[in-house]
Amino acid sequence: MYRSHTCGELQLADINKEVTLAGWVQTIRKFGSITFIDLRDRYGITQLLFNESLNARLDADPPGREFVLQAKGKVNERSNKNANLSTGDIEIVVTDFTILNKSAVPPFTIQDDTDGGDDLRMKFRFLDLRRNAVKKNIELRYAVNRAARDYLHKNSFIDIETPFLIRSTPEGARDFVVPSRMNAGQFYALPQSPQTFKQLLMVSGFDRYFQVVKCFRDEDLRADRQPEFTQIDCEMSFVEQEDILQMFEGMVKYIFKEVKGIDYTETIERMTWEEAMWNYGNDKPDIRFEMKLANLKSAFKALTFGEGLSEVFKGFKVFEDAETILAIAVKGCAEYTRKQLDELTEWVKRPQIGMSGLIYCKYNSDGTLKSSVDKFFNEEELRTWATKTNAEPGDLILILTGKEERTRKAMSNLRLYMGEKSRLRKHGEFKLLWVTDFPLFEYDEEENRWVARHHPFTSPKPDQIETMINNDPLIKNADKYLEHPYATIKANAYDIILNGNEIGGGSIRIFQRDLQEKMFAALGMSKEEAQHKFGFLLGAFEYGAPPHGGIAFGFDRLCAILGGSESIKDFIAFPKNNSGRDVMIDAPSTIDHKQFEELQIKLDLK
RNA sequence: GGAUCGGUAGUUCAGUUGGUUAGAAUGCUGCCCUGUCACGGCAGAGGUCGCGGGUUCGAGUCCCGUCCGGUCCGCCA
Repeated sequence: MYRSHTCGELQLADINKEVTLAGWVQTIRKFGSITFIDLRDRYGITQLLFNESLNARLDADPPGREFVLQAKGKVNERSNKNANLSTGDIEIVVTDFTILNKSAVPPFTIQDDTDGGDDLRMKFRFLDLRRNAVKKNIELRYAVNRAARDYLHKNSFIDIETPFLIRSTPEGARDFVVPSRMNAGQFYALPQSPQTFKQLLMVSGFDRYFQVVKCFRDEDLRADRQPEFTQIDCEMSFVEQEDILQMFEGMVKYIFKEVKGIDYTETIERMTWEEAMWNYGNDKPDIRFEMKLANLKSAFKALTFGEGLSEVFKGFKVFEDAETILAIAVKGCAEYTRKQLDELTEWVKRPQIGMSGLIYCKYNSDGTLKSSVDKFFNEEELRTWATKTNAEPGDLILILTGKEERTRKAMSNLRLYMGEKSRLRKHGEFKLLWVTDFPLFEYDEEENRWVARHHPFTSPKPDQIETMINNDPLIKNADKYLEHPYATIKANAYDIILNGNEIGGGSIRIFQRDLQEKMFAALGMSKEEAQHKFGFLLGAFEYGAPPHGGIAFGFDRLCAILGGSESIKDFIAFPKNNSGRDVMIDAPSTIDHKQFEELQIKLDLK
C-alpha cells in the first residue's frame, strides 16, 4: 500500500492517526535540525515535519522539488496553523520515508502563478498539468462532460460512436486526410463533424443520439480554435425547431446548475439573425449590455427593415458617400479627453479593424452637443443622432462610416471594445441567447456560387422552399447577388450564444430526397456529383427517413467560458499551438521511407 | 496567404544615442538557522543576446534574410 490517505483530506479529527502519504515535493524549508516538506498530490498539500532524528537520512539522500516521496507518520495538530491550506490545521510528524523517484529540477515552478512562459509550459505540459490552475480546468471539463451526459441520458439520448476514418467532402472546411495502405492512392478524411452519420442514425430509428466527439478541421487556428476539438453532438427525430431549443436550453441550464451552481431560471432570450445583425452588427452578440447600433443610413439589402437615407447628411461628403453610417452611444463617456478619442481613432484604424476614421459627438451633461464634424452639422442635427442612438446627457456617440459589411463588423468590434472598457462585460455574469432564422445561403464571390451558410443538410423555412426550387441559382452579375431571391431565404437554423461566443449551433435537416437534391443543385452540384458524394445519404432518405434536427456544442469553448477564460488551450490536456504543432511530442513529423513505400506515396514538396 | 508583437542566465524580464567586464528577480549549488509555509541570512556557479548575412573602428542595440512563439485578418459549411 503506497498511501493510506491523500494529501488533501487530513483534518484535526484525524489527530494521532498513523498515516502514509505519497506525492510530490512542493517545497522544502530547512531550519537546521528540523525540516518542513510540503507534499502535493491531486487532492491538496499536506505539511510533513522531519525531526532531528531523520537528519542523517535526509542528508544522505536529500529530496528535491518534484521528487516522488512516500512518508509514514502521525497526524499532529500544528502549533502555527495555516489558514491558506485546507489541511493547514495539521501536519505529519514523519517517522519513516522513501524516495519513490527522483526528479530533475523542473524548468518552471509548479505554482498557480508559475514563472513559466506558454511555450515552455506546452513543451512540458505533463508538468504544467500538475499546477492547480490548469488541473482545475481539466476537472471543470470533466464536470461539464458529466453534466451533459447525465442530462442527455435522463432524456433518453444514447451515445453512439461514429467512425473517424471517413470519406472526404469538399463542402465546408478543409479535411485532414489519411492515406490508405490497403487502397493505395486513396485517402480517408477525418470527420469535421459526424453530421451525415448522425442523420443516418435517425433513419435507423435511434431517435435521440448524442456523442462527445472529436472533430477535425485543417484550417488556421486562433486562441479559441484547435485543429482537433470536441463537440457535444446531438440529433433528434420527430422534432421541430422549438423542441430542439427547449431540450438544449434545458441541457445548458443543467450544466450551469451542476458545474457552476448557477440557477439560470429566466427564459433564454431569442432574436432573429436580422435583429442581431441590425442591432449588434454581429450574429453572436454579447447581450450582457445594450449599446445597440443605430443605423443612420444603411444599404444592407439582405435586411428587410432597413431605414432610408436621412436628409441630415446633406453636404458632408463622408456621410453622403458612405454605404452605411452606424453609431453607438457609450454611457458616461462624454468626458473623454482629446487623447482618449485619438486613441480610439487609432484603434479603429488598425488593419484588423480597417476603418479610415472615427467621428464622435459628445452629449455633454449640460445638454449641449459637441462633435468632431461641427462645421457640417448644427446642434439641431446632432440632436437627431442622440435621439437615434438613445443617448443621454453624459454619453459619447461614436460613428463609423463606409462599406456596409466592413463597417458593420468594425462597429460590432468597437461596441465590444467600449463594452470592455466600460466594464459592461462582467466576469462571472452569464447571458445566453438564441439566434434564429439564419440565411440559408451565402454567396461565395471567389467560387462564384451559393454556398450553404450552415451546411447543405439544413432545411429552408417551409414557406421559402418554393423560392428555392423556383429560382435559378445562377447569377450573371456577381455584384448583384444581394438582389437574388436566394439572399432572402432563411433556414431552420439556430445558434446558442453565451456572452458573445457561439457555443453551439444546429438546424432542422432536410429529410426528403428530392428537396436534398434541389439543395445540392442550388449549390452548383450536378446530379452525378451529388450522387457520387452523397449517394449514401440520398439513398437512405428513400427508406423512410423521419423528420429530424439537431445541434452541436463546442465543448472546449463552453468549458473555457465557464472557466472564465478566452483561450481553449487551458481546457485541453494536450493542445496544439498556433501552427497546429504539438510541441511536446513534436508532431507533425516526417515519416520513414518505408512508410511512404507501403503507402505508395512519393513526396514532391514545392 | 497577410498584418503585428516578441525571442537576452534554468525561468520571467531590464538593457538609454551603437561604446569598458551584458544586469535584476527567481530558481539552482554550498554553508548557517527548532515552527516555517513566498521562511530568513551569507557565499557561489550560471550567457552561442534564436540563427545566418550585412553596415561600422566597434552590434544584444542599426539593416536584410530566416526560424520559433503569441495575437489578429483572410479562412473556419
